Amino acid sequence: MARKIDEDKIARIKEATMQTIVEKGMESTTIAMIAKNANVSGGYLYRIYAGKQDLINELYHDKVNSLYKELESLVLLNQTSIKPLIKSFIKNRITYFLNEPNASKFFYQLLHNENFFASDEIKHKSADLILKIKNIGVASGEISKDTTVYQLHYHILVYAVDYINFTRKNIFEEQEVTINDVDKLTENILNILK
Amino acid sequence: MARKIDEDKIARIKEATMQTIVEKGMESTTIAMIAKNANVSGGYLYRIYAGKQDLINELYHDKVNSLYKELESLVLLNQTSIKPLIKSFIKNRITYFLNEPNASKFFYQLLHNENFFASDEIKHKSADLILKIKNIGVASGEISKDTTVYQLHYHILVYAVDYINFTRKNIFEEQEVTINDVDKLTENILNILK
DNA sequence: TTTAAATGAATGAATATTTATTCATAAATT
DNA sequence: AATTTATGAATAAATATTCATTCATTTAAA
Repeated sequence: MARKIDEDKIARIKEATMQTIVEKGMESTTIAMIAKNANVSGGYLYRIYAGKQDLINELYHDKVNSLYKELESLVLLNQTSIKPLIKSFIKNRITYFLNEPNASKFFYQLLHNENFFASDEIKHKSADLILKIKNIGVASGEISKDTTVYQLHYHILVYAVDYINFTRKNIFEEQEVTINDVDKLTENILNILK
Repeated sequence: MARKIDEDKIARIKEATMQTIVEKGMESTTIAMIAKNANVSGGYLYRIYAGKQDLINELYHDKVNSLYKELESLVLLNQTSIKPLIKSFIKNRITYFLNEPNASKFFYQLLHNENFFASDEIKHKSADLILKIKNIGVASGEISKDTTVYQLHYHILVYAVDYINFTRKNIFEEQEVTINDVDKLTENILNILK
């Protein structure tokens, strides 16, 4: 046996990647910067990831998967009304943003980047979940049956994430988003889908 | 006199820049790609722009400026109600998206990119416009006086642009956005701000 | 209980590759 | 012919990736 893998290094690389990309932007982020911020040698990354793209991809897909898992369990828990489902989902997004701003903004940036797209598996899952939510909402009278899948997809999965994270170009100095926004955002979505 | 500048070349460079970035993403777009797609020599760009960043910057700021000019004149035209103002603004965004998808998506991508941010001048203009709109809306009863500037800014300037352009990861094959969405989007915004 | 050999982790300087930028030259226009 | 536009191969600069080497830990023979 030889020495053990320092698991903390991997965690540090992940955190440094997200932080650097959020601070400097994708284009300006280099492997050298990430390694430096993670306090890890330049070549270490390549022991774990095939390269820069691979590293970012994995972080992104991890997050996408966990998001869908979360939504899946929320659907299972709320079979008669979409309001608690949406409210919980938004509450989690705001909590995540407040607790892990780098991870939250990292995901938000990739969501709007051409180079990162969902796998076919995720697309299927997503379509499936959206339809399940639609059925629940239509049955309970919370969603108009004319609401399109695109409208549903955007307003359930994207709208709140966008609203919460759109702070970079902030014109006003105040703290923009707090946990108090959960109710208002939930109400907005329910109004739109009605 | 010597030969004339081929103005068309500059237009081609602009179009190729937007198209390439929309298709390949910022990180993967190179000067060589842009020049090739524009049918222009590699070095030609540098006769007009100081470099890649300068080129992209100029395109972005042109668009931001024209957007604010448009909104400014809409505010002047609608001093008693915000509904027609918002409706016109959204109609223009959808028309733009349908007629010039590359330009529309290019702008949308930069809007969500850390490396591009509004100048102080634009920030001031923006703050000023948002407050003017708020005053009109509060006076007419269309906007609750509790609505924050952040809410106003996001829902007037970002929400519709995002909704319209969020098509890349499309799960369903259909054409997502059409001119028929103007009314629904307007109604959504007015409901949220009320 | 030492000691040393084996193993895999980790490093970072060297290399390869990619990509922006320059500039000597050619082409077009007056 | 004079002048400016335009080219694209050459160059410079930046950055990703490799890999020979070092280091830490474990195992087991002496």
